[in-house]
Amino acid sequence: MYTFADRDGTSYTLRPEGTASVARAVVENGLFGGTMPLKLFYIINCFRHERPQAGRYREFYQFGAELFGAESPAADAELIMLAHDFLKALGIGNTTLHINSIGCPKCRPHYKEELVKYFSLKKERLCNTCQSRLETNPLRILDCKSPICREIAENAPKTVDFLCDDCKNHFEGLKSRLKEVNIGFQVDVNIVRGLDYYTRTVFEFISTGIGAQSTVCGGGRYDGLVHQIGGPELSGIGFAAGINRLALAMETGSAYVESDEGPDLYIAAIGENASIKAAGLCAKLGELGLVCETDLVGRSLKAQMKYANKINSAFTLILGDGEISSGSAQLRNMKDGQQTDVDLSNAESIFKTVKREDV
RNA sequence: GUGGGUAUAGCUCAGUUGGUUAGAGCGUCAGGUUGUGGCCCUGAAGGCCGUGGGUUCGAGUCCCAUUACUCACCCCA
Repeated sequence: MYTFADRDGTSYTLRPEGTASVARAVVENGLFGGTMPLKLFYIINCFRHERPQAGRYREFYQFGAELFGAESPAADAELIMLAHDFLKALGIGNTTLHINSIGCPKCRPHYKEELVKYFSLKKERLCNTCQSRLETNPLRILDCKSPICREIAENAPKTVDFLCDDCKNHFEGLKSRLKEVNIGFQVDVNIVRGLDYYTRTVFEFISTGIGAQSTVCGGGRYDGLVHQIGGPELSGIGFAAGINRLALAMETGSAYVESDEGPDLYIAAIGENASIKAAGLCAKLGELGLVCETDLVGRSLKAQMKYANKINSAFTLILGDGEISSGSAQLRNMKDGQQTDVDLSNAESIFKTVKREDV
């Protein structure tokens, strides 16, 4: 985490994620006393003092949703559906949903024991980092990237085999609801998530092609958290998605389309008089709702036409001394090159002509 | 925190075993006759070669340091 002292020597820490803050807000503002379930969302910036790499910045933005006061697997299913629909709406394809259950304080300690027992027997073959993980965070060995560790982990005891009856039923309830709404998933016993406060359901949407940081959205149930930070017993489940990483996934997929929209009208003005008139006409048409531009750098007509083409203007109006005295000018459709006469004193009709033909 | 890679024009990049005024493509700007874009042609502008040391007659090129960027490890909330 980013921790530093200010001028008074007071220690500050920048938030690394959102869930704990939301839980704190629920406790501090007594939201647990209201109607349940409680559904919240947030969009925040967060900071982590890790070395940046693809899909990971030291400052990043996170979107998240939390649901409090519902223990039923129906809540887990609803939240996963929300995340699923959210990704779909953004056009992010190529994601797979991985789910797992890591049990509760009743059954997890037993599992952890068995896991440490298993890995300790093969300690010699584990990579260096995993040997130390055996002490600090044995669950993490399960998603080590080293091929040897991965091979060893394949036969490791699985969380789902150690679930108590309540947890087992809960997990089954979630799976049948996901099937009911046709959301594809795979049970991935290696999804563990990092924090101790997680209970039962954990899940990740994983995307391919965006680098090593491939989890595009992740979350889980944290039934003990609110109580742990001083609130009442209140169950909770949520997910969060890094907005920068979502953008990355949108770019590598085909979801991201750059807009090449130009203004509705460019007024090519020849000479000082015309330039003044053009500015006035621009303002008038702008008030009517037309996106309108004119020359600001004193270019020749030809150069102005080139410019109008480059900025992808839908129409160009050619304005010189002759047009000003006659009161009418040529309006050119840049798509097909067709030109029509328009009445300069009637901004309304210019507006209509541009709008009608600009379909 | 650890390791690798990169740094040259606005952008993407060339630049030989160290050798004279550092290049290309794209972009920008201006022209290609008198008031009309896209294609094409011509020309111009634009570089402390990331920064600071060192080696050398001579450094974009070699060495050291430093900074930034980047990828991976780590971590993953």
